[in-house]
Amino acid sequence: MHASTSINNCDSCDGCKYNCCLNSSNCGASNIFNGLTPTELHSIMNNKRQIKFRAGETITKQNTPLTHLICIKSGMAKVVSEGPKGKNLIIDIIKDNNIFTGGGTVIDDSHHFTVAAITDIECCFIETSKVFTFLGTNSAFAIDLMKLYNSQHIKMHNTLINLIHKYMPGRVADTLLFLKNDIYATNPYQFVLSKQELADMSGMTKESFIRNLKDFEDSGIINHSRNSIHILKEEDLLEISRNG
Amino acid sequence: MHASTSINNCDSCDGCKYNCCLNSSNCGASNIFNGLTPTELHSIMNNKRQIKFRAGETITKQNTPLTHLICIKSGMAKVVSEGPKGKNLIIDIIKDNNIFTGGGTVIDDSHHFTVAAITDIECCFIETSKVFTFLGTNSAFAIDLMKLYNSQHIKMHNTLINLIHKYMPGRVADTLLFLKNDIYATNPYQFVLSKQELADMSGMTKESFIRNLKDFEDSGIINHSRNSIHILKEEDLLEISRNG
DNA sequence: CTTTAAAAATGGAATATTTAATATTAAATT
DNA sequence: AATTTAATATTAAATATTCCATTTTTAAAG
Repeated sequence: MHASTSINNCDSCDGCKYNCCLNSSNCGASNIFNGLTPTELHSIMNNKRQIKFRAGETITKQNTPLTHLICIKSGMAKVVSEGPKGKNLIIDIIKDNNIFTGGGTVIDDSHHFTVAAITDIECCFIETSKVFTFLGTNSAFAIDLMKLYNSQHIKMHNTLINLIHKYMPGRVADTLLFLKNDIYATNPYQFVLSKQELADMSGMTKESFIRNLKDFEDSGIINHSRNSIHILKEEDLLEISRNG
Repeated sequence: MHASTSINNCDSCDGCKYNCCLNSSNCGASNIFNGLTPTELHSIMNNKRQIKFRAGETITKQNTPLTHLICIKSGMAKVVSEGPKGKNLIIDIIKDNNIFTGGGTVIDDSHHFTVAAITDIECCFIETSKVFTFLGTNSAFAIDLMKLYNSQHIKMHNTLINLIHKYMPGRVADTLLFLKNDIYATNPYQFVLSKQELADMSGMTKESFIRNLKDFEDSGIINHSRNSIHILKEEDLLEISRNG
């Protein structure tokens, strides 16, 4: 990672030392603070708040005013769309070194999702108004921010499209592959999410999720225990994902 | 509309005369070309291509390279997500004075949707590379473009979320209300879309859509004929939309 | 080591939605 | 007006998914 060398942060002030924001690279986009001048960077870093959450706590609540970007230093959180009748849909999982913008930042200043801690979380809150200050004067920064927004939206958009187009087996396959490829990067992997949460990621009830998991197990495609999954036939799982 | 007076277009060159782009206001965001200098504006206006499509023609195809923004001067088009097994989902309807960005403009340069003409269409194609030229030097323009992206993404995002969270009656109600409020702005309204297309907007088969329409008719909530719909009890329809 | 509570797993009934087959209507053509 | 075609409408059966009740397992607490 050359992020820490290419960014003009110092080691002397608190803001820069708590440097989760500076190590973040989101969805392939480069760190959005790269394009800031040292003065601008310090202005943001010294203004941010460092906050810890316990597993289970709500970090931001859907439909509340959006005033801060969230940068996760450690831990894992879920991005949830709360439906009208208490039905929750997990649209994304965010981890350390991830800046989350919350949805309608530049449009309606409102959180379109609830973000909740899955594990204990260390994160910092960065004022959006502070960030926007530099948009007008620093176009490199504006472009980077635009890319961050765009990549987050596209990622969630693809998730939603898959949920709509596919039947249950395809959606379960997607969830299992997402955890393996994007979250844990190992196989087998141990997960900290409940089966209810895996079901919420797959857009179905926990009973349906468990049944599909059992079917995969019976077909020899996976092994699974309470909190671990081993993908045995990845090609088959990919095929199920493709066929919906 | 004061858009035409506040923008530095001239009446002498072809580009400016074909001024669909200059009259566009997208999702409440102001016209993105407002912030351009006269020189920048002419550079874009003289470079764009004016193209006509017949009803039914494909304007842009999903997964092809994204090289142009599309600005619609007249007519109506559907924004379609093509599913793996030929299942189409209409995510948005775009009309005259609308600039459509196609999805992953600044990230992967790829069309995430197919756009197809519902009626005959007059539109212009604006090179994205040309547009991006001014991002680095004109931050007001960059901010406006960011707002345009953001508003389009949020709009489609909300559509997808509703499709996922609601049962069929709620989805049909949403489609009927969307057409009344956002597309035709009258009640009753005559529509040019086929029942298949209305079903594709509602995320269900045409048979299911028609059955739900009939149920609404039987309950006295609407009247409908082949190509017109009259919403009789809007409160009831809103209630159905809310309850999913 | 037992008790308790929460999460996970199971199975069947109820509901939602699609599929397929057919009938009807409206528009277009001869 | 008769013929053809495509869109629309209808119905019953098949499938997908949820809901509800129950059992089993696991983790936590006494």
